Amino acid sequence: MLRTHTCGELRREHAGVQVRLAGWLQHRRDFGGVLFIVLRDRYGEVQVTFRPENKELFDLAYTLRGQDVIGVFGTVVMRPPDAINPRMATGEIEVVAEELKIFSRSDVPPFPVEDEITAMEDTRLKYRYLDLRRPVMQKNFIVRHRAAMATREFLNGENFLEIETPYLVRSTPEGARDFLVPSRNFSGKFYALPQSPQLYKQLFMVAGMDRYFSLARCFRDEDLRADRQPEFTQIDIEMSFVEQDDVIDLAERLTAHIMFKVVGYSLKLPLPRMSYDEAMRRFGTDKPDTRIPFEIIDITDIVDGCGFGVFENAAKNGVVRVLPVPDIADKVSRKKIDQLTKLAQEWGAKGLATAKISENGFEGGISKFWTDDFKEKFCEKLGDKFFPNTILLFGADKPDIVSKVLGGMRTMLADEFDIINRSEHSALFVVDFPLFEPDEDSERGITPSHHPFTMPVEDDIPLLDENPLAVRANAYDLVLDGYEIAGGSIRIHKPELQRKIFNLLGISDDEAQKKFGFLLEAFRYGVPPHGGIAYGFDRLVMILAGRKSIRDVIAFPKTTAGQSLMDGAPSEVDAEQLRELGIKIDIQNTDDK
RNA sequence: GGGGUCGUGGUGUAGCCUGGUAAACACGCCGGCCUGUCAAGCCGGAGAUCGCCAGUUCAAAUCUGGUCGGCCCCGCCA
Repeated sequence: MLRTHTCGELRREHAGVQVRLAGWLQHRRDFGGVLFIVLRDRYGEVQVTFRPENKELFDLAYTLRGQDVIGVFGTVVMRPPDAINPRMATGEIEVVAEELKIFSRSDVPPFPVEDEITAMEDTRLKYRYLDLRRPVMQKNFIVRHRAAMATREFLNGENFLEIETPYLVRSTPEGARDFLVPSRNFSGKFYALPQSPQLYKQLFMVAGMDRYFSLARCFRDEDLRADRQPEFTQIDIEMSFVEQDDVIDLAERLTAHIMFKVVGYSLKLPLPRMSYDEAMRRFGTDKPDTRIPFEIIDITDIVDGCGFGVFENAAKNGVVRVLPVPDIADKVSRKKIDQLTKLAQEWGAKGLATAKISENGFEGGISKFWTDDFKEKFCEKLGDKFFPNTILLFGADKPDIVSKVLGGMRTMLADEFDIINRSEHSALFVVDFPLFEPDEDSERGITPSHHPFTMPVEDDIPLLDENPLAVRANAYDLVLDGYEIAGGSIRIHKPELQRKIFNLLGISDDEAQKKFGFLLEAFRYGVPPHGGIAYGFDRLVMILAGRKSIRDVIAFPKTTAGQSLMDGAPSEVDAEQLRELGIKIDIQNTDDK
């Protein structure tokens, strides 16, 4: 046996016990006559003392260096009262070494293997195994593991079957860009890695599995962000014989279960539900963080005759809205306003009108143009939001641009001035999404907001022909702390309706047959009403672990350019591999662009 | 595809605007001293042609252009 105890578990009651420990050497403190080392494993740290009486042992211990992997046999003893370390869980005791085995030596690591670290992220990614050796990182993966276990535990208790879906699937050109995998047996043909198991889980419903889930890896070849990786994990769920409320109810309880089991947080159920329209109007986003204590106010109806031409013009074809940001007017410099203005322009606005509220009322910025009448109405509109030291940011444009700018400012400023209470969580469902959204690139000018199998809201079906953009979807997103952590829908199970949706999207029967024929054919053999939801598992874990980047909860993540700095993927392959696949590289094509 | 930002011993930074001396500091590393430290302490030492390429110049870490890479954002992500 190489160890009898772990490093973190020894306490005063172990005094007198002989133990075998194994782990990494974390610190070495050399006093010439006595040598202390701190031995560390996943469970904690403990001090091991080497005394000079046994010269052979002492001399061997003397050669130890940081991150060497060793085994120690020794006796647990109480430390002298004045040498107790209250900051250490095992600080009351130490292990006096009697035998030492050096399992392996370590080179000097490129950065210290400890929580407080200054190394830049590319260095950490290159030596990911050392990064993962740090206790803070290990904590993230403990959270991840517990979240996965809580998911399985809950869904198992709800009668779900965990079934795996294939990773080599048929490419479907809709949605995100596929990662392709060439076929050797069928030269010139390709598998794709799944963007999600969507179609397969629907087929499980046709198969009568009734309730399915899996922790499925998904792959999307799109550009990355702090919360987006090319491969990520979903908690994928599908249920038969359900309506929207059934899925939402299940998802609420699942989310609450995970949060309680992983971080002990009690989520109040049922969660609030908010329509997409309301979310966009009040928060400028379909994933609002309701912990931010200020929101967007529409003032389109009062700007007529306000004295500021830009508002009056914008109100004719668009909207005028204001974001009052309290308590920061004294902290926002002229330069900062300029930065915000530039940002607003990047986000599509023509500019950013501002003003502030001081002890004397409206002040600065565009307030000088306003009529007294408007000031009065505006003041009334602001209600209890009218108090000094507030910055007012205005958007006057088409609704989507105003939402984007003011919604973006809201989250950005809340983050920058640290006005979010991070001990709380904000969870809600956003519902009544539009079924379609405008899309200039597509044939009919519309594209599905979710995916083409989403059921329209029953009452809106008659609108499909006359005003498709007004049709609401039977779809829902779960938003946690401003992140979309799950999304789902009730699916279409009636072939006629499905055909109609395809037609609206400009997908011909022929095309539909070619792309999704296997699904449509399956639906001819008895398909139950069904629907489901899929969680972005990594994002959920990121939030529960209190991290800002999804990379911190993925063991071996890619950089924002999609490279793995540790193993060097993607890489070139042998000519022989390509020959076998019937593939020729034509790099000139990509160079030309 | 676009915008921003960063790149200097093993690690993190300073120096760069205003070109010119041994490129400075902290941590780490190596050696010495030290029998109760806990991020031990003290003394000494090694280690960087400043991401890469080209240009300007008598002279480039410093100025210019390009390029590579990290991070953040927009587009994109049914």
